[in-house]
Amino acid sequence: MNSSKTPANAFEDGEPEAAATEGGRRRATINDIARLAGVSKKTVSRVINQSPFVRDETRERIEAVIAEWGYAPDPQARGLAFRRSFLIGMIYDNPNPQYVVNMQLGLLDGMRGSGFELVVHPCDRASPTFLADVRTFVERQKLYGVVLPPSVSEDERVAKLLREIGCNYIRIASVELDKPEHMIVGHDRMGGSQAARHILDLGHKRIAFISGPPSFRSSHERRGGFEDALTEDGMTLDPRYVIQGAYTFESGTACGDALLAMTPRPTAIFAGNDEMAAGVLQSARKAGLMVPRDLTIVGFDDFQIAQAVWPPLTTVRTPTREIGRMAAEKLIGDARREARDPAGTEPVLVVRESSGPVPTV
Amino acid sequence: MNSSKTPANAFEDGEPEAAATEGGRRRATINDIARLAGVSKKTVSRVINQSPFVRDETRERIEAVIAEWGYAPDPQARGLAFRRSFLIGMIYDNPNPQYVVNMQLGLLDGMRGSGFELVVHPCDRASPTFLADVRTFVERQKLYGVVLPPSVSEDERVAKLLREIGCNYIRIASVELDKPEHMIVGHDRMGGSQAARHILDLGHKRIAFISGPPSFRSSHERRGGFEDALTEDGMTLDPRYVIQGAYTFESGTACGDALLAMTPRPTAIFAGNDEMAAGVLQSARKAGLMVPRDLTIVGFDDFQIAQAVWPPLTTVRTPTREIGRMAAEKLIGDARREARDPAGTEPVLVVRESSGPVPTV
DNA sequence: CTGAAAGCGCTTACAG
DNA sequence: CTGAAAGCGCTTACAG
Repeated sequence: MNSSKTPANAFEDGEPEAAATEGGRRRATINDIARLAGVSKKTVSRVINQSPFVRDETRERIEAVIAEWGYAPDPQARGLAFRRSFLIGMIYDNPNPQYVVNMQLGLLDGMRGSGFELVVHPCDRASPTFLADVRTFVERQKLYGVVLPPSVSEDERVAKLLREIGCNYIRIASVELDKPEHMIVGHDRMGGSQAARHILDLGHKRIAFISGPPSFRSSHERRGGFEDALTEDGMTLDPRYVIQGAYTFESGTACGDALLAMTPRPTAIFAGNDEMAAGVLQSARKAGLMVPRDLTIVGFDDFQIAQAVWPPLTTVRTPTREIGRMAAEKLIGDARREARDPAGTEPVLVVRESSGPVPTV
Repeated sequence: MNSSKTPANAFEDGEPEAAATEGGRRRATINDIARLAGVSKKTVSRVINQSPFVRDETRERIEAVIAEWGYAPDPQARGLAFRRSFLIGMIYDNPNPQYVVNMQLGLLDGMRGSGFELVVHPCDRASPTFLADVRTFVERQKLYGVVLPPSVSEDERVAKLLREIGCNYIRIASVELDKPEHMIVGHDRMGGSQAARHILDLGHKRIAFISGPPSFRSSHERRGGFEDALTEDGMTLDPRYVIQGAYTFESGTACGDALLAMTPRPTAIFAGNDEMAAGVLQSARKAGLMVPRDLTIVGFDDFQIAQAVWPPLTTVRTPTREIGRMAAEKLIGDARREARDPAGTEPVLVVRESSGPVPTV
């Protein structure tokens, strides 16, 4: 029902309509620039759109007038003519506020100075109107493109829909789900290996893994990377020590309780994200265990919670903001910037106080 | 430099231009509806804008056609004619991700079904181009209105600018800074009193207060409310026990260290927000104090961190999302909805495990 | 109560 | 290399 409504009456009970001219002279339009430069508006348009078919001298003259007047084309008018707006949508269902904010900041980084703006669109993939809502959002706003973080990025129905309605999109995921031009691939697998390497170097043998929900690809990748490193050392993950969480604090506590009740209990636990690792910390406390003396805990993400708990968590930092920046740059096709920071998206292990040598007992 | 750039070349290296028609028939326009209903487009426009000057029969006929075709007016075209877009801007500098996300969700709640969309705009008030950036953002996008959470809401320069360029705005703050139609006022003062009441009921006498930064009005209001309650009991806040933090975890630790080094040391500490309260928890641990046995700690906000630390924090929950919803509704003038939930914005004390009776020592 | 004309600020064909 | 005409999908005067 919400998709058919429109902002009615929005302008009926009018404020004083001084808006347009108040605070100085009217903003210049393409017509003003054309007149001032002594050319047609079409030629100004060519300059705006960087057409090569303008004589250098003409271009310079126009650019001078544009600069002098601080002219900037109206994105609304331009969009109407282009049949496409200058808005980028972020469609997401990730429940972690820090992830969401970091991603938004990254997208904004990549859009800075481009004239595009970011429209946010949280959603619920389980809603019966989910796909229709996405379609309405994209079509109504004539979005220039959308960025899809996990787990929306992993929904093939969304990608298919976007292709059908001809909307540009970038999927952020831990595996190559689509053609390269539609993907930014994170290094969850590598991060998992880094966590395992750290735990192995500490000498641990009884190592447990708490996975995220199976519906997130990152759950599998983080585990995969973790197992890769074990394999390198000729070890394998004991299935009894593998347990499924849900990327939430509460699930971390529950999984921690289960793991710590086992005999022999693991000496190290790698949780698929910091929230769950913080939950395990609670379990350890309840079980009367000292961390890291009796138990090593390693998280993933390095969100704020990792530093707020006690002891602060050893974890793997993921460059969410950087990934967002790359996604935006890829979407708006700023090749110049895409070139820089080629390797800025690799995770890095952050060693704090929740990990230590294997208990000598 | 970023304010003069425009999305150039955006459409030059063209994707196959099938977008507009693919996936079914072309979207209906006002002309289609007019033709189908046998009226002029102006009359359709009247229906869209809920003008009273349409005969009922005509209106019904048009509405039927609109419904049949799932027609929705193009916000871009409408905006161009209106000289104003259907975009709401959120301009903010609050560093707390949970606050930002909750506020965004609240604004979206209030906008749902209205046809408006939310454009996010984090900013830095200390930047030399801050005001120019805000102006460019608002004017370029012809924003319908903006919502300003603290501390941007407390910047008179911003309000003045917005007034000058004729942009609607809502300021969210803990005191009435502006005309009522521009304000949503939170109840930080009441929340402060609730925290104090709880601490007093527990029997504490040596009570400390860690304030937020003085540049935030909420710092003063939370303290004011706190003192109000003390006064009710014939007590006053000992100036030695008042210390200034910065709303950050680190500042909480620093202030906690200072407070716990005093003799006699306070038996209860009220921190201006949860981050700082979590920091105090760290100090207490370092000082070898048990919470709440040796020390009561109360926070403010009830963000996730309050539950992730040990022991979980007693705190005052602020209805950020609700406040956001009200701000959006006020901005787009949805009186029907403004009416509901009149008292939904009051803070509520959440008692957890970080507060207890005064030590019997 | 209803409509024909002009316009919002741009761009797309189409000419030259 | 440059421009006059028409159009994007709406609304605002202005008539009737």
